Amino acid sequence: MLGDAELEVLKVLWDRGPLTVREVLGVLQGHGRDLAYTTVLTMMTRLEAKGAVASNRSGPAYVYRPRVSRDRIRRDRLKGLVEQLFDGAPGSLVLSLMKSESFTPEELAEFRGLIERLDPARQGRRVADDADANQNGRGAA
Amino acid sequence: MLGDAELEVLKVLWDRGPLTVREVLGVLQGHGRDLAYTTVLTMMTRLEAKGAVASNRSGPAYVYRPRVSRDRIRRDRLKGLVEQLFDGAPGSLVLSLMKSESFTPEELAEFRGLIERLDPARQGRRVADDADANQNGRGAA
DNA sequence: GCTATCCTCCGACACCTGTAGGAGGCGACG
DNA sequence: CGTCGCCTCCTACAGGTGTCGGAGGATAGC
Repeated sequence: MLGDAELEVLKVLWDRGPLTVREVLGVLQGHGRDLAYTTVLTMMTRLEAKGAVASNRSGPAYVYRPRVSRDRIRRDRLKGLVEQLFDGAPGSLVLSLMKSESFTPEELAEFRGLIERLDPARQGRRVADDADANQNGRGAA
Repeated sequence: MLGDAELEVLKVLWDRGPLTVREVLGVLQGHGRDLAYTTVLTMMTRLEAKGAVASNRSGPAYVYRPRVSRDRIRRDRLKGLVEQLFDGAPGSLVLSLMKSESFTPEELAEFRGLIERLDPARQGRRVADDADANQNGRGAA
């Protein structure tokens, strides 16, 4: 649904909070991305049409803020990928990734911790459900 | 690079080996996908142009076979996702997935096995940060 | 030999996405 | 008051992808 460029803009908003078009443009240019002002404007307008960001006029220009969290997008993409390429089996994805990537000992330790926490056979404990909506959860409509 | 519909076709070829356009069409229709013959033909032609499949004439029609493996595509997509949304940190992706998905004990056991195999710090040495969780459930190769 | 089939090729078209230019509004400033 | 600068709106256009239809060649029956 969201294109690459749209996602770039959204990421800027996630990282730097509510911003105007010009500010987003500035950040993107700081990243070496050379775009016209109106291009960024178009992106942000489309993002708003898609419900991914919201805006309110504040002074001379509109200020945009995310309406979907980074976590939400991450999970959606992940889910899409799992369904599309891993037969709906998330484990398959994890295995594939683990087989092809090398992780730091710290990461592995973290996985281990997670597995312990997730495995009901290990302890009669419930799976810790997500702690969602960290930064910019939803807002009023 | 590959679109959704193109990937669907490629998946059929991965699953059922070399096939003609009509055969692929049949499989897709069996999956409830209703498409015109020429649509599938277009997909397969484009896949060939992209180097994702190869064909050779055999009798009346061309027979197509994959040129890229499912595993290759899986890894590419995974890598793209990691870079695009997880700051290039695959561990981040795994953590995100583990937090939002529930796995079977078998899968968790498999992860555990993989971790043991991947973690160099595990070989004869304790990990600093890992307090308990040492009830040996290994035996993985 | 004529026709029904099947196959491929070519072209088309709509929608989405990335990218942008020009028009027009509005406040600041000389 | 006229102009500059910034902002938004509308429009456009190219490339990619999904979806096909029709033309034209081989083939197998009738």
